[in-house]
Amino acid sequence: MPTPRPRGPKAVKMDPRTLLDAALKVFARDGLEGASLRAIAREAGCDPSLIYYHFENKEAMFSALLEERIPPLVKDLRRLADPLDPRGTAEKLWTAMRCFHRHLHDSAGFRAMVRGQIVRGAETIPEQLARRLRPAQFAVIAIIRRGLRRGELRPGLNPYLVGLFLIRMEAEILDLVPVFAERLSGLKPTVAVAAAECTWFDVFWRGVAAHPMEPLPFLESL
Amino acid sequence: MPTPRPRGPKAVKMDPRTLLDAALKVFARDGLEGASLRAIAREAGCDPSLIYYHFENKEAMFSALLEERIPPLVKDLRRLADPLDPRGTAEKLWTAMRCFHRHLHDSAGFRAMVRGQIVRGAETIPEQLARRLRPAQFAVIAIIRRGLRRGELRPGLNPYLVGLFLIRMEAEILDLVPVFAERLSGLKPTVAVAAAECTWFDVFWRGVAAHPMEPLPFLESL
DNA sequence: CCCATAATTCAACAAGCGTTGAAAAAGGAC
DNA sequence: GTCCTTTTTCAACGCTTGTTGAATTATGGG
Repeated sequence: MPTPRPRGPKAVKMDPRTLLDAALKVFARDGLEGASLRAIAREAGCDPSLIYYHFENKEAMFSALLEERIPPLVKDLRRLADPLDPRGTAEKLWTAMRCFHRHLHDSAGFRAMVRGQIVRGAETIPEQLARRLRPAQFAVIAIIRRGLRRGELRPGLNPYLVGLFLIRMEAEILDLVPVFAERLSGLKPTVAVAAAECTWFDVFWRGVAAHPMEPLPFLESL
Repeated sequence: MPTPRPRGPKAVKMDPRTLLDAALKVFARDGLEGASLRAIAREAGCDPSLIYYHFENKEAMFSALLEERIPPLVKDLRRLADPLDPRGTAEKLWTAMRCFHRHLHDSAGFRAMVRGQIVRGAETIPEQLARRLRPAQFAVIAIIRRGLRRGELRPGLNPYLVGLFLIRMEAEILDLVPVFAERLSGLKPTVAVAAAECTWFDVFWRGVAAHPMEPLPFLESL
């Protein structure tokens, strides 16, 4: 019984970015498995087939989403990894973690993609994502290598694994802590996430630093 | 063109456990999203509808799978958390981590469930799983609390978060390290996972221990 | 030997998905 | 005013999924 909607151009044309925004909203609300083209179209207030006017197919749409969201993250991390940036390794790694927070916290669906979850109609997205995220991974590893050279990190640590620990735990915190926060501690999700990140970085840094007892002045405000 | 198979009972009747084993095999090979009833039936060499003779529906089948796999894990962890077990906190936490390894390493699909991934026809499974895994979580937390009381862990640490760090990173290692192992290090997956676990526990323990420099004799064989 | 029951397959259903081709309407060009 | 292009919706297709009811056959009891 859906009353038919008039065809033809609307007063305000549909911008592809509006569709991407709708997709992100559905991602955040219903996760990756809820992000069907019909759901995205409903969120954007249009017909599913309109998506095919603006994008080649679902995969291309998701690709455009990656194109929109990943380069800023990579840019931030590259700047951080620049050897000319004089900050210490602890502060750089903390900032790298917060970078991931900034770029991933608003979309569980995005994190599910990062995790490699497969979606019908967008099967090659996990591979694409891994490829495009590699520069981000390399930037983190570069920071860690520099920390090893400068003697700020314990010798013998595998930079790849250290980077994996730092970043994947950040993603886990963003996924899990908001769910349990209110039940366990009565804290607001954002506060609980911030507290968990501080605890995690504290544990992480003591675990990898060559001199873990030296104070971390950049963390004092917390 | 599929030549019809004879109906009626076979020489060897189908055991529900055989179906569960087939489901686990599909989980390990194709992950959670590949585990359709048709795929499981194909693996077990029977018709999908036979599953409905032995289980009420897909959800009940997955439930039975949890019933089969979770209690042994919980039992192991409860024994470990028993205050009468005199081992130190470091060894207990290492053993707890290895418990999760033992019970989860063979099934990426199972880990995806633990992660809360949703599956059509088994929508309530993540909630069930979380509920049934809670005793495991509590056991780990109990170990950590004891460690805090005995002064083996740094005071002020949140036991819930510390447990989360230890266990979720183990799951991440099982998910990610095998994929990258051969490309990055040329190591066999099992060896790479073992090495990553050692590195992780080393970092973790230095991060949470009150006296991280004391040697860990139980780790010396590695 | 007959019959009830247990175990199995088959064919079909409805729902959801990504996708496509055609129809409709608005806006600008001439 | 007419026509062409752009933007939009609609209806349908083919596929996969969980699920069901009927048909079929082997087995064991009386």
